[in-house]
Amino acid sequence: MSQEVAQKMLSGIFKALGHPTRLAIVMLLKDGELCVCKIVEELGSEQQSNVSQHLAVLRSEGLLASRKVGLNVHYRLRYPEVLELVQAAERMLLRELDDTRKSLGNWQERQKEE
Amino acid sequence: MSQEVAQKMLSGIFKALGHPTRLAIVMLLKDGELCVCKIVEELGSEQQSNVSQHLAVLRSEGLLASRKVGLNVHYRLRYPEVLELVQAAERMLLRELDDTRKSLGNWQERQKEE
DNA sequence: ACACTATATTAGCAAAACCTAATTTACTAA
DNA sequence: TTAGTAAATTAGGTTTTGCTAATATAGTGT
Repeated sequence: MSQEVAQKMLSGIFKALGHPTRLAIVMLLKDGELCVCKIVEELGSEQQSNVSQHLAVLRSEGLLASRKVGLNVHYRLRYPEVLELVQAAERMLLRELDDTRKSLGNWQERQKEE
Repeated sequence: MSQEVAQKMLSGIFKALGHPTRLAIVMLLKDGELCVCKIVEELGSEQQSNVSQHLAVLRSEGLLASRKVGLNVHYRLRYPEVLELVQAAERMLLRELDDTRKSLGNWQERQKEE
């Protein structure tokens, strides 16, 4: 497999996780599958159709699988390994936060700068 | 720190890595710092100004640091932990590839579908 | 001061992502 | 068949990304 394609696939994984709602979905599924209705409910402020679209992105990137259960559709992590990824990112973030004393200040600055 | 903000920071990390060129840059820096000119050269097909912009994204997300060295600017990974993140993603991808027999076929299908 | 080099920044445009509201699909139950 | 429910899809408009080409900045050497 070409290096290029591999890199595109890999960055595709990151891209899929690169949205707060999608990341939240993945984290919600850490203990097992949930139906869409439950996910929508947990997310609280997201519309059903929006959630559905985010789920589609995650599925199309191969991160989620789904199955019908009666009236509902249940989604689950296709590879629990994805949680290690998230944990690695959390570790990095923690390091970043207490390492430099930026805590929140600098980060929020950076966001405003644009 | 609010859950929301934390999730936004976390997804920001993924988003920064969610582009093939930026991911390539991070991987290029795995063994230590490199000057921009070297990075541009290694990437081969990217324009200098484009690379510069991608570097700015990575820096603004806190993933890279830089320092001046004579005429050049050297970039480095700010937290080597980021490599663990990338490795975790690679593991997941490998699993995905040989687990399902999709190998490349399905992935490329998914790309076209849109 | 002038020219040269490495990098950053800007402007402008095209493509992609995201969101909402509306509609459709696929089931189930009466 | 009709009504009801969960989820997916579509249409649309807005915002964000990503790219190129051009220009600016900062530093070096003469």
